[in-house]
Amino acid sequence: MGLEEILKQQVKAAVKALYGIDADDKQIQLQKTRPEFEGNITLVVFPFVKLARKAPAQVAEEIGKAMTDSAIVGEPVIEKFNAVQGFLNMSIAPSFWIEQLEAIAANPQYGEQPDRNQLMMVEYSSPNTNKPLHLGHVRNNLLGSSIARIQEANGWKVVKTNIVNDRGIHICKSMLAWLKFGNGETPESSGKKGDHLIGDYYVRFDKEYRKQIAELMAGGMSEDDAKREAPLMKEAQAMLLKWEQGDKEVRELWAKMNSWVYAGFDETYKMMGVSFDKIYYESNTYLEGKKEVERGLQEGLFYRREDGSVWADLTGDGLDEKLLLRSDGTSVYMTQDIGTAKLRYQDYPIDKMVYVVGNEQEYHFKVLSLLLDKLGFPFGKELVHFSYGMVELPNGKMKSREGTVVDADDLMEQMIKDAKEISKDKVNTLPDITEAEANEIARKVGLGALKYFILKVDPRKNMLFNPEESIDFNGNTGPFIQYTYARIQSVLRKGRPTSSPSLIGRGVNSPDTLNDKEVALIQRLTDYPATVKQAGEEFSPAVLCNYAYALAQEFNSFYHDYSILNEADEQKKNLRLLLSAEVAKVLKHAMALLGIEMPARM
RNA sequence: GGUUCGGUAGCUCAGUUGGAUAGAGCAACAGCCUUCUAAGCUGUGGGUCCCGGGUUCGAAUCCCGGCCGAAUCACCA
Repeated sequence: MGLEEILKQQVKAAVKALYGIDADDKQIQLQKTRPEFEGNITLVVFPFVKLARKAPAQVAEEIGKAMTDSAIVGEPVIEKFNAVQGFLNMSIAPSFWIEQLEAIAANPQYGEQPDRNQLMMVEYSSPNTNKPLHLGHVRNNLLGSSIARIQEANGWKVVKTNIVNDRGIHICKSMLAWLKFGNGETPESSGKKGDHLIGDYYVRFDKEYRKQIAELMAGGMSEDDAKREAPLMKEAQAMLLKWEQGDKEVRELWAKMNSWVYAGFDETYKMMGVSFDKIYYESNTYLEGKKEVERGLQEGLFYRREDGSVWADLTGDGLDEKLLLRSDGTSVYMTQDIGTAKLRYQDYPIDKMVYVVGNEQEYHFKVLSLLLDKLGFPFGKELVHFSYGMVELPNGKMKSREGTVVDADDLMEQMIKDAKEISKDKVNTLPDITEAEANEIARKVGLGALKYFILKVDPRKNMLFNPEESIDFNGNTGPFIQYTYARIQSVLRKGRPTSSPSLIGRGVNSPDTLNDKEVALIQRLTDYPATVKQAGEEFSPAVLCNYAYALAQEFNSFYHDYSILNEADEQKKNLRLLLSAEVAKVLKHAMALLGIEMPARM
């Protein structure tokens, strides 16, 4: 049983004995004692003050006394206490802390919840195949894969899925521009990564398209009309129609260009360290979606306008009317998402479906949820849109078409380069290091810095990235935590406990056995399972970042103040070695949930 | 305009179901490597928690009203 549960029970017994109060869990507020006071855990006694009809300080004093009285609480876990106003600061007995540490050491899966035998599908990444991945996608991928790992640690079976947006008007734009301006360029001929090559033509399309709009407007046309009437746009739309009709040439071109993009994406995913269990392609799911829309039309759920387009009227649900099929019969984003959802539930016994998609699409998912529900799918109402915030640049949002993006490949490469550069400046550069190992460390550290930088901010909030300022390697960063880990590994290479963990605590239970920093570390370690749980419930990798940072910081402080290997007292030395090893274990586990690798040296 | 989300130190961000004098990092300044890795440790300065009301023993946190910012309301995805 964890410390909190034990304390809660004892508090219950205490207030029952003192005041006849049957306290519920909500009234028992335990928090970490602030450093300026003595103690480890603090009980807020205000909730009992009214019922006890006494002054807060007196109530705190009385509860404190009861908590140390074995006649009331059974075996007390607190050895002393002090009362400050309405706060009861309690000190836990060292023997209890040592038992906790031993229990942690004995559990290789420490922090993980038991299997709950339920399946969660997590959709993330979901790229368009008309451009390379940028920083916005990086946030999506890192959040998605981290959340998948976190939910696994919380006992879910997780299927990671990716719905590749491989068809649609945006792809046609790249294809068209390539046909018109490409001169047969291929990844081989140009040496460009496939996704980058295609992205260049997407940008090119937009450039030429704007030119045409400007010309038409100069000729006296309104902007809206010009956008519609521009020949390039008409050609792209015609191409999409041909694609849906299965035109051989268009399909072949499409397949070829997509294959270039996939090769490029695979490299990026690999470098980023993300993967999927099942990939869906919209080119395979949109027909299913169309079928469902047709069915809805027949059942009178949707309606057709004079021009042939199909709509859902959601005004009764407080939303607008939503297009489901264009007048030319081609499908839209929503159509495909309906089909994809249906197929997924056919393929897997999904208990919970989570879409990791930016908050700019909140409306879309509200509509999707409603539409699925109207179509009679029981999972419509259940879907979870994990809506995360945008990555903004100092001058606003990233726009692929306008070329104001931070490219994912470039960014990762730069981070690794920076990590390499920084390591060269270090005083303690590892003397016997090979070039290969140095590169491997730089990769872990560079990517660790990037991932932590992104994951440490609350996923729901927009975040700012300034390309002018390089991402830090000092302070509250991934490398800080990696460094702490590497230090511990270095110590452990030089010394191991000379007795088994279960024996370490024996006979060292005198009050001075544990110093403040050791207690703080053990206490922090005992928080870990609750932290993993919280990260899962809140879908927040940031919770784990904060935890890992606090743990690493406390370890560094301990490391600075106390010697481990040179400690003369064998018992204490063993205890510190064990404590260090457990800190390293938990740091590694937490960072693994974030997708951050730990170097054994750095 | 409707809806949703946000506003905390110069900058980037934490801040549990309301709890003690609001915290980190970066940047600035001052210290600490003959001792287990200085990507570290210690200290100093830095705040109208957007504004105004309300709820109560207690509000950055909850409620109401403003102000500011973002997203969205497409035959884009």
